[in-house]
Amino acid sequence: MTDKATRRSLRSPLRRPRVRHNVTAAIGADICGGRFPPGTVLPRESDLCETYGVSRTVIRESLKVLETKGLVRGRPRVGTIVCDRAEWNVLDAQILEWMGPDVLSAELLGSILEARRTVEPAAAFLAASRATAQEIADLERACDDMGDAEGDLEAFTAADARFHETLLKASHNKVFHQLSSIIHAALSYALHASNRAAVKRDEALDVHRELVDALRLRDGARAETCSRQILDLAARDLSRLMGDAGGLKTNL
Amino acid sequence: MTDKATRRSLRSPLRRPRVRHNVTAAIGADICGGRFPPGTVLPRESDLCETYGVSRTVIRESLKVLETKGLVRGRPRVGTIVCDRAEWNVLDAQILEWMGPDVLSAELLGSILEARRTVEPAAAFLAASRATAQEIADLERACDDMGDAEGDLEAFTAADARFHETLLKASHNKVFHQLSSIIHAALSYALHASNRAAVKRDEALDVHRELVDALRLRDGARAETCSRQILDLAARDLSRLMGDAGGLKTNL
DNA sequence: TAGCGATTAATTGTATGATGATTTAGCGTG
DNA sequence: CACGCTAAATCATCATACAATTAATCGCTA
Repeated sequence: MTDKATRRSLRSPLRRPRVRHNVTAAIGADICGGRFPPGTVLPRESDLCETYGVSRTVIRESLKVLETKGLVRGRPRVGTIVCDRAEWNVLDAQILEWMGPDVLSAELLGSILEARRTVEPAAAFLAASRATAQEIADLERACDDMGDAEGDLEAFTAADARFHETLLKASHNKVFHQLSSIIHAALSYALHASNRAAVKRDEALDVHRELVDALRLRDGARAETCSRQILDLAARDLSRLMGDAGGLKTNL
Repeated sequence: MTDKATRRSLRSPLRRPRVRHNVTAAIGADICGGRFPPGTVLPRESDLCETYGVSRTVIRESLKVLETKGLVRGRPRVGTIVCDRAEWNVLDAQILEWMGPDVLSAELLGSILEARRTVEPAAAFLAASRATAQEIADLERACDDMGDAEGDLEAFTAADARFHETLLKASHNKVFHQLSSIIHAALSYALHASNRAAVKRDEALDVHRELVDALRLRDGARAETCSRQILDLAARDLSRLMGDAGGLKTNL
């Protein structure tokens, strides 16, 4: 008893034994990674129990979670079927994470970039008239962190993500705010793929700072323009990274 | 025991297998409807079992579903806490449905309208170069149904929703396509609230048809303009319905 | 009495097995 | 060959028990 608890608390890197969470992630990653292509029915629940070494309770709850994400669809007697990719909730942060940089299709990346070029300038415009002082301070801090990151590409990307997430939040539009997840995905892809391609971050950082200035002056038009510039740079980097395969439409 | 089962099978307007689905909807509606305000911990699972007359398995699976939607957050020993509204996934169709026209806050409606005015014109522009013949035909059919609906406001709204959903789909942008849910919410609210306010539907229908024409001619700019006009009309109706309370920003 | 550490108790998390419900598949019959 | 029926496989739900986690309580010490 006591020693058991003691042992657990000692080996505590897994101090949160969230079994279900891990199983959900495992199955989700298996699906998003292509090991269970759309249309296939995945093994029956009792088999999944053995595969992942957990009880049926956990398997079921995990499948229900995946079902709400649009990944699978369960029907009595026939099993749980992997839905078509079109039905996946690609706005879900976890799904994007499970897909990972290797699986993110060029089509989806293009969609994300297009969406960002549509939404972020509008959000920047709105933020100019609605951002709180705290939010502007957060944005500035993100810029500082981006500058301090210098060599650390990961830290730079994290700060960059925080910047864009805060910007969407500062628009005080609940719908825009929900789109933060796709920015994480886009940036994590860029981070993964651009390890050796030293993109010009200084230039981007300057525009970020200019955007914050515009917000401080409540200059919506200028903030909007800055946002467009940032995304132009992102688009350039992305198309370079992908070798302009996939025929990315850079119009709009 | 046995009588319980008998009672269940007898009272079976719910003879469809979806017990869990109903429980999920019930709890979700209770939360979205304000009966469990954010911050409160809802009853413990065993109590919920009695309340809804189902087993703990069903309760748990329902709670896990609600958790993935960002409505609640469960922690061991303490219970499941209702998350702040900011964490709710307001892009989820079911949540919007559970909130219902009466609970949809002016803020959220404003956010949705803003988002539509940002996204839909862009989607229309893209659709002009990407829509398939089938999608254009679907759009035209939706227009016809809107015309045929004449008096039936519900049918008109359904066709209208189909139009805008198809338009987003025709943009062939996966992110935009996922935003269909918010359109349903916006239109269902308008449907609910505008029972007596006879909005001018003919005018809107003409613009819808013009948009389809623009798509057929691959005229992106014109399609974009039409989309803006449609949303201007929608914004006018909405602000009239809400008596311009909430201070809807109609800029942008 | 105030502060603090260990114990306890209550609730969620997981496991197990059984039963009912539903759909697919196979079979038999006209 | 078509059609309906039986039957088996699998999910859906239930019931129960145990483990893990943490808030709350009790008791000890200064």
